[in-house]
Amino acid sequence: MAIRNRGSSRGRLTLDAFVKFMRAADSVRARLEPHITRHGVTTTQFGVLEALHHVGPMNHRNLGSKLLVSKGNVTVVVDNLERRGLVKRVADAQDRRQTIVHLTPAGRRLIRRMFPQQASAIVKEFSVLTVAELTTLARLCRRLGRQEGRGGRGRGTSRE
Amino acid sequence: MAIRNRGSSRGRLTLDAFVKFMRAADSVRARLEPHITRHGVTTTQFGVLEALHHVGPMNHRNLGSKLLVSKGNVTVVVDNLERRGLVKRVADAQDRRQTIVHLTPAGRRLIRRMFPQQASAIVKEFSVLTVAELTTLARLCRRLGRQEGRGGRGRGTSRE
DNA sequence: TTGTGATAGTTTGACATCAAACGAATCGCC
DNA sequence: GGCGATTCGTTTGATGTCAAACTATCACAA
Repeated sequence: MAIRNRGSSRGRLTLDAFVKFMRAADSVRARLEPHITRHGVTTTQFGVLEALHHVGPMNHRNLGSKLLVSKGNVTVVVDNLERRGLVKRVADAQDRRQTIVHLTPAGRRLIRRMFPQQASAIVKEFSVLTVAELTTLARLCRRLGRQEGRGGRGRGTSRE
Repeated sequence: MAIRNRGSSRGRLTLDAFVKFMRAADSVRARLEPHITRHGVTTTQFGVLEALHHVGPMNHRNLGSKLLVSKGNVTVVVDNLERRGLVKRVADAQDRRQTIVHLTPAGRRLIRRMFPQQASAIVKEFSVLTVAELTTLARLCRRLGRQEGRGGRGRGTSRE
């Protein structure tokens, strides 16, 4: 409670904005999730499929930095996708430390079907904001996210 | 890519805002996390301690709705906190289905020490925004979060 | 050539998380 | 009072998540 009052108005406004910000993010994520899971894949798995679809085959390291997750995590998620037959691992002949992850035909079909649905769900989710508000939100979030100094965007959260 | 262009400008703005919004939330969360974990508790455990500190002893159900997590999850988190001696379960004599979770003295000491630090870390995190911007952000997030229609705030994401 | 250091991926152990199934207790209503 | 419906918490099984330890491979230098 000492802190509650410290910084007076600014402090109170900040904590209020923080709570609403985090709640909104969780809330939007939660409402979007069913659009993904009803296809039988998790949100993270969808992220992998989408990255492979839009960027092309890549190794675990790149996948991890796209999704901002650790490499150990990538192993697990790719395992699960491979077991479902949606991606396949291909050993790299040049550098045998590397494994390149590819979409299978089934994986490609799935992501092609899912992506448009997900995009339109997002548009619908944000339809409560005007164009001006969308722009403002993006600008403020960019500032909040970039924040160098500690754990900026660059290193992707020290995931590694 | 079909979708990329659909809805033209509005669609592009929306997807851009969406990505920045989600990234910013993840980023802020990730930068705040070390302030919590260095005390030897996880973010969720901190949430439980904070709720118990500010609201008082409560049962699993209320804890779950405060934190927006499922009741099965509450069981696990309270288990871990109890094992660390930070909370204790007390059987409710009136309604023997219920278990009331209380802070132990150690738990109370810990949350009293952590909370101010966390609050000031949040203030620092948001110091890149002006007061007017904080207010705007809070307003937009409230609209985004409230979103009735599907999975509003009321049910806490169907966690149950 | 060898060996030292960096890099890629996997494994391990701990925690979080959900949905669904389950057992115990309570409530509603006749 | 008694029985079906509901509520509470736990358990189970699957997934995600991290950090740290480990294995294999590569790069480069002495």
